[in-house]
Amino acid sequence: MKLTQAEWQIMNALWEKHPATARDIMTRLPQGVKWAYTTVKTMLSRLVEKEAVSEHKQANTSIYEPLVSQRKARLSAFRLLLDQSFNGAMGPLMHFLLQEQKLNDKQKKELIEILGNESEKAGEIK
Amino acid sequence: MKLTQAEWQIMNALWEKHPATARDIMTRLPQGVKWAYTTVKTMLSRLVEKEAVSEHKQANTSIYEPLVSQRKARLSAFRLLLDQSFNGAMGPLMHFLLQEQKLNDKQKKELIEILGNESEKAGEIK
DNA sequence: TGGCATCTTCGACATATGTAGTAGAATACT
DNA sequence: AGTATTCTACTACATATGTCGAAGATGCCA
Repeated sequence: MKLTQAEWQIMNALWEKHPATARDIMTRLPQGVKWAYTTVKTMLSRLVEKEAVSEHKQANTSIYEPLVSQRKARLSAFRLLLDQSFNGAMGPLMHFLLQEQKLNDKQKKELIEILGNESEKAGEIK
Repeated sequence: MKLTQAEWQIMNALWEKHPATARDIMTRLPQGVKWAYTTVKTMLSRLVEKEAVSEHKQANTSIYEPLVSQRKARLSAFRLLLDQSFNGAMGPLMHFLLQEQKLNDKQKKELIEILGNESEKAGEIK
């Protein structure tokens, strides 16, 4: 389930609060994103077609709900980035993150802690 | 500098070895990606237009080189993913990674080590 | 009940992306 | 030199994406 950038905007708004109407969603778009009502509707229709969102009518008005969880969506976006930009492996990404100082000290310490607790369970480098 | 998926394929091959001719690049594409020679050329032209790649002739044959570093490209791809799918913050991503067990034991330990060293250098570790 | 406010459904359109085929110029092989 | 190979420069085209506008159906308030 690959979402386009515009679709992510819609989904983000929908995950934030749902069920929701097209208008609800429109008002929850990031400030800066100023789409016409019909643009939102178009995106929603496409998402319904893709079965990423469900739609049901409540007296002439459509009520939408996510069918794809944010987790699933994030997983596929993440995997895509990994494959396309980091040789499909976590190693290069980790390296990159540290090199680029994407983590501040607090985050690093936090991460170390979480990692420490988790490191007994084996993971998967998919 | 946003690259499309197809463009990433080309760039990956180019970063791997450059300068390179279109044919060099073609042979370095991942097995599975079977593009016609002209497709590779088209992608290269577009990348040259975007100034992501430079081109110069050596007796009727074009020699290409990356103008955008892999690091820069990764940075913008990463930032895009973060903004679009993780509320633009590292926190949610870190959480996601741990939750999804994207790291195996070895990687976690490795990460802890690197983090440890980095943190000390930053003079922040408890 | 007459309208205005809202929705919905369709269609439209420009640009972006993925993928190639053609034809003619340059180069290389025999 | 003649021919086969390889390049380049263009053009083409289908699908994907981003953004609406128009017109008609419905709902709500004075």
